[in-house]
Amino acid sequence: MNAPLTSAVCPPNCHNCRLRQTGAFTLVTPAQLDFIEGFRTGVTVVEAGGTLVRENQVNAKLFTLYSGWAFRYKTMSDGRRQILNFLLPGDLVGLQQEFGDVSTHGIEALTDCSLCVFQNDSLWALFREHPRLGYDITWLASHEEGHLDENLLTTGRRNATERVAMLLMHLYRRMDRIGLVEDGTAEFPLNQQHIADALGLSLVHTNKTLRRLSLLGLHELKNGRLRLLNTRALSRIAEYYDTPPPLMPLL
Amino acid sequence: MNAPLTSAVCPPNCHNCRLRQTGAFTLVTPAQLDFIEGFRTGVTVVEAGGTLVRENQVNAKLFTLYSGWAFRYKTMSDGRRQILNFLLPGDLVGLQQEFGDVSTHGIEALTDCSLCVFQNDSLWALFREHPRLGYDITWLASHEEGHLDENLLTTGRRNATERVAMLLMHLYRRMDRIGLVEDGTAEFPLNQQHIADALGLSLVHTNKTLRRLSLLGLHELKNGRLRLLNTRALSRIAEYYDTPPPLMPLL
DNA sequence: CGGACATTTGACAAGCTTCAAGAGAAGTGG
DNA sequence: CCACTTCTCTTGAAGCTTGTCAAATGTCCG
Repeated sequence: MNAPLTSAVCPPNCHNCRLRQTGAFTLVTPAQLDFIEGFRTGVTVVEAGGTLVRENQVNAKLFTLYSGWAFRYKTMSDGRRQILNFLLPGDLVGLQQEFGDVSTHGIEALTDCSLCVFQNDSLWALFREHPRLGYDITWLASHEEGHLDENLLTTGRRNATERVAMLLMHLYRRMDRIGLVEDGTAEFPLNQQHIADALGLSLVHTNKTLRRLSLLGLHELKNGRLRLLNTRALSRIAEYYDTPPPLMPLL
Repeated sequence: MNAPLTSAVCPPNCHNCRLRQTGAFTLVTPAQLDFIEGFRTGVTVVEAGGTLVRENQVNAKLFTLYSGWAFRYKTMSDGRRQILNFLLPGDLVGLQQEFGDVSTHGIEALTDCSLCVFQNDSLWALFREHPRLGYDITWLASHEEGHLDENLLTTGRRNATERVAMLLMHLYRRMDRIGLVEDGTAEFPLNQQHIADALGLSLVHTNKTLRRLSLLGLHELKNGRLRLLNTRALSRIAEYYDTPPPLMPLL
């Protein structure tokens, strides 16, 4: 019940959507908003630790994360897990399944989540009737691909210190962008195992690396909230200079 | 001049497109084909080693790779390079730039390439006038995201042997899918440095790992062509069971 | 033949993983 | 209210995978 927005449940009609009121998203016409509201079949709540999509699930839905954190992941048979990316409020999820690619990734709630679930099998109708929204969806897919590119550079070429610095910067900036930073701190519901699995590191080494950065005074992680104490140093270490994107589309 | 298709230059009109005749791509209506042809501004040829898109380039074009191989990559200031994915004939390239995200990845030709270049700034018109094509583009973006997910699992959690096995399987299958496998071999223009950079390994370790798999009789790499000698073993090692996708859209 | 470049090998160093175990925090039930 | 459990964080030590350095061999091409 900390962050006002994060713990909120999606309102019944999109005209009252609190996400849109943050000013972080592109404007839509009333007609588009009506369509979106009709396209939405309902609201679902998943509690922390719950499963939004199972690995190999066939009939997964398309939805937008309204509040809370989740993450996409893949696992191997011996239990190794790779977190592919983190999902924050406003993120559209489930495109891959929608196109018939059997979902080979799972999605798990990191905190209590509220979702706007959309109709199955009518994505094509959306493109046909509201090309603008189709365009926006493509924007989102393309933008997420940019995040994956960055993550790939991280796991492929950055060392442990650079990886951790990168992750802290990345998540903080994303939270900031959608107005979820308060008093210089952002909610940070990941535990060290999540961080390790996102960065391709072991739990122990992740701990030691986090510790080192913290002792160097670069960040502070306390009470489930993250504060960046030396943004310059962090971005230099990570070599991560993200151009803060303009307004994002929101479905 | 080996593979008949790979070295071919894109014909002046899309109705004679040899890619479409492979049967690997979804059918389009004559009207759509006309639009595509009008949307295309020209054909460009880039020779092996040349640059299709520079890192940080602002005005990069949208295009489809008609023939040849290329790869997307990112580099760090000290020269570390991560190859994000490989581009094969039929792949659409440049969506990220199109949406204003400054391109933070470069694209380089691995072999001589022939490209169909599309109009700048008219992607929105495409979505508006031919929603079906917009839908297809989103399919492509989503599909590519699936590849990136798999690569992320590779660099994050697979060991060297698994990584190499994964890459060989992945590229062979993609070539097979678009009809570029002949006599059980596929063109394979990567050198070991490319493989290393794609897998997040060092050159030396990549060499030793490749050597081991080859001595085990799992594959053969000769004259720039790849033959898989034990597909079962390779996919078991990599734990990579790709569901061969249906027809792909082609722009 | 000479030069540039890719591949191959060995030896050594290092970063990261694994193993093991203790400390702290938070929730549960008597 | 306190023992007990469980989970997360923390730390040390040892081992292994992978990276780095160096050099030889092979290959292609002018």
